Amino acid sequence: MKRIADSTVRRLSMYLRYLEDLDTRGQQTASSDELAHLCGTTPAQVRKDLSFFGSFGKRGLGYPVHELTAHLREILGLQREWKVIIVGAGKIGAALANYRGFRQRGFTVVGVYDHDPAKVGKAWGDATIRSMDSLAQDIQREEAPIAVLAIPAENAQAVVDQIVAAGIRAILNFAPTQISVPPHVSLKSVNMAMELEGLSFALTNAGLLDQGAA
Amino acid sequence: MKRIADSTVRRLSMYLRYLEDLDTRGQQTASSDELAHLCGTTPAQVRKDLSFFGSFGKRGLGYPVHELTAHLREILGLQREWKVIIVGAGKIGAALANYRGFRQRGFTVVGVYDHDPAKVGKAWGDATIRSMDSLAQDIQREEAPIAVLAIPAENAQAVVDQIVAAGIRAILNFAPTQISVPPHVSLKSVNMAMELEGLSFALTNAGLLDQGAA
DNA sequence: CTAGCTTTGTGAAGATTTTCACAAGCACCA
DNA sequence: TGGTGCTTGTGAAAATCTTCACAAAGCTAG
Repeated sequence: MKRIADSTVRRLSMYLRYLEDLDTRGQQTASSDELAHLCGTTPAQVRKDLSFFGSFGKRGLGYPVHELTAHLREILGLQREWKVIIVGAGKIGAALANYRGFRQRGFTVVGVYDHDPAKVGKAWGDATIRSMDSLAQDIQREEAPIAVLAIPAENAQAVVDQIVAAGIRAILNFAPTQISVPPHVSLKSVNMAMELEGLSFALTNAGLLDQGAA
Repeated sequence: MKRIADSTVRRLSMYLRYLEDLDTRGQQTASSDELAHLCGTTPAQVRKDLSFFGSFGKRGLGYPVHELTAHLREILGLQREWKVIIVGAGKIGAALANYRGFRQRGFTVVGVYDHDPAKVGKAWGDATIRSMDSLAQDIQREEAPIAVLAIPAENAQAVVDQIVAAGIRAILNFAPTQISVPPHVSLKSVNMAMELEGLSFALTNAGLLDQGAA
């Protein structure tokens, strides 16, 4: 099987979101053109993306919304529940622990962990904050495959090494630093400062042609 | 001037982060090889990225750390202060308002806004939560060019239209929905559920070759 | 001053991703 | 049953991004 590009997976995820909307509203079929318009891409792109995984559409008609939704869920591995642990009970950790979008998609937070003894034991939504000491065994006991890292950059790599050793298989990293993992562990990083810097660049370089800011 | 790829800008941002570290530690020069290693890319990529903007290095020696740091700051438009407003005083808004990384990089939060009358007036870090009604005039008075959107998907496009009309020039969107802006406004979206789904996909498709999870 | 070692800057090659364009397939209608 | 209109699926072309490979340039030592 050919390798699937990261950008493709991202778009599949977006298609799924909008297909679910259409499905809820009872729409039977959707054309690549309609999906493309909703998702801000092109019809050809939609068709190419989907065609990696099979022929889901009917020519002349479009794609069956409900059926394609199910197919995409399966492709993305969302037909099951994923157990997730959150490491770091700061503001970002709080936002993530409460995020409805996760649960809606089948991601269940089974534990929140923090270094700080003052926070350990406090209830937080459904979960109670636990000590980092129990992190490794909890990963193994719960068989949680995914960890979300919401801790400062300094400790990040050390914590990663720890949870990788405990058997974690995927990490979503919010710490603003490069971290490295063995090849069998998947890693995605989100860096908010970096995103803002991208905007700063865009503003600065449009500004040269446009009107210089004060 | 040739168009700069988004991925290039992202890497520049990363180079800057690590160069600052090196600079703090007093290191004089850094080779493309060293930078690449720190940032998880290749030496050729580093050189190519930098060469878009000029010749900053010395052959046989590498790049002068302090000088290149300054160049990158200028390229990214970080030599000035950027005023930022945050729309949405939920958990995500809270995390962003408190995020040190923003201020460190020259992004100053000049206002936090929320729809909910119960929240309006409360102090939040340095800022006080204000009503959405004052949003438009505040953008104009403060000349804040950047908005961070941390609100539910439903209202997102409406709020965007509002702040675009008020003269915002860049938006960092955390609402899990596609939004559209006129061409003179820059837009970046961060979607945490989508990132997790990317991990789910990776796990699912590695799992077929590896050992299926329970 | 020259030889030797190192590292940049960059055209060209290679790889990947997106767009184009059109034949093939399906539904509907008369 | 055959014609018409629409939309998919997909090779091929175009565009974009990354890697390669090497000449040019600087530094050090003798």
